Amino acid sequence: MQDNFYDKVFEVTRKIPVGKVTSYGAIAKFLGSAKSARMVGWALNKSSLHKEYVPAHRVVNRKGLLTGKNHFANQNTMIELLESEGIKVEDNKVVNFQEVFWQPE
DNA sequence: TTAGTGACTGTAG
DNA sequence: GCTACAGCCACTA
Repeated sequence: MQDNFYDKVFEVTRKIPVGKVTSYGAIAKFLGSAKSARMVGWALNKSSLHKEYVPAHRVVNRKGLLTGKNHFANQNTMIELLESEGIKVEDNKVVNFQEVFWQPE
């Protein structure tokens, strides 16, 4: 297990400001595009096993769709967390996605 | 080892 | 705008 990749994904995810979201591809690209966006999603899937809390709900696909909500214990939790942070969610997707989009730097 | 799968994305029609 | 296909790499059985 190479925690290096996962650790980076978790680190970037934790750096996402409140009220902002990002995409799997953005993270993958930030890590050097050495890995595919699917690996980012896979890493986040393992985020529950991570020792520290990872706001995986702030990571969505490029369309702003909450594709990962199905992997949460309660699918409604992801929406509530986003809305509590000021992100509008409608029909399992982020409203004004481009405005709240945040890219790692 | 090989094959199947996945929280994705870009390109083509 | 949407649908379909291919590429992507790590993990599990």
